[in-house]
Amino acid sequence: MGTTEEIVRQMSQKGLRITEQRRTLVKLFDETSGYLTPKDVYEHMQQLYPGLSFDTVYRNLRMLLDMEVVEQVLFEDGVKFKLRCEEEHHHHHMICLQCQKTLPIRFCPMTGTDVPGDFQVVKHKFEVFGICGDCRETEVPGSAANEASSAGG
Amino acid sequence: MGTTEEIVRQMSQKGLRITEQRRTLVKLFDETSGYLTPKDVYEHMQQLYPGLSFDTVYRNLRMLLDMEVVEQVLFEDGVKFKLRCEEEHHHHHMICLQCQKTLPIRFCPMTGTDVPGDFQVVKHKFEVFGICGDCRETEVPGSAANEASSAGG
DNA sequence: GTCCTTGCAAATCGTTTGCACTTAA
DNA sequence: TTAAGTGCAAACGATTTGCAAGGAC
Repeated sequence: MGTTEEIVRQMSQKGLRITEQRRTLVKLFDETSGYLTPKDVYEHMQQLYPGLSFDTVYRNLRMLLDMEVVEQVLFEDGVKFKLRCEEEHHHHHMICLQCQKTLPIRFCPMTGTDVPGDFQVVKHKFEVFGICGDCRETEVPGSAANEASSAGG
Repeated sequence: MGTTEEIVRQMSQKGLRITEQRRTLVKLFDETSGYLTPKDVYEHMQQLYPGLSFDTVYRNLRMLLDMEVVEQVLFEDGVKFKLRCEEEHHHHHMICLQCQKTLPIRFCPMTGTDVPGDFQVVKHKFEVFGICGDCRETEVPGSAANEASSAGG
């Protein structure tokens, strides 16, 4: 998407040092449309940096999280990360259970929800899980339903 | 609520044995309106059964989960359990960040969501987090906002 | 040269397992 | 009696920490 360099610049400005690993990590997120587990990240990076250790991955993920470059989502099978949406306006997501790609949902359910006057809303979560068009084309019948039961609620 | 005995009967029917601990565990959930972490459960039970071990708590929680007596929810600060809603009809929840009590939301956002034709919806999640009326009354100003940022998204 | 970043090893946290002992039915 | 439940200790996977060496600026 080309935001890699912009993010790297941001890091620089914060006084953080730009190592090759960090640049690669940012690029990885920049080029990935879906969610990545720390393990995914580790496995990808390890091919390029054989000496890589897991704690460095965790440290850098946390750094990107603190910088609000990536966002963290809890799935039933673990924590996952993806680049933060550039889209400014408040929105929600449809998440593909197969490739974990996300599609924006502009509709916000809070408009239609009847909240009791004495309940002070702090935040809300609305997520739709399913199989995206691309994945349905290449799908092996039956496999999707199985996957589905082990991911997000 | 008085469902304790009914659940115990169910367990009996499945061939499970009714130990004092299990009865107490069921009663604990029956009497709790909010969510409980395994640690919460352990700490409560340990007062009555000093020799209690954590693995027994986990084993019995899983048993109640398998029996569909309790449901499990992932929060940012860990897994939590509560008695399953008796309400049959599909619904969602408003969850108090302070006492973790839940209020039902009958409105389902899926009716208003525009799903692309090629996206096959498998499941969805809609949760509202905030401070309930009871907690707002006894609230120390400022503390609620802090709590909020560390729980569900 | 300074201070941040890394890898390593070890610690920690939440959860699960194997095993021998106990107990509900 | 006997299969299921328990506590204990140990294993486990995910994540975090302290520390000394390496690297960005």
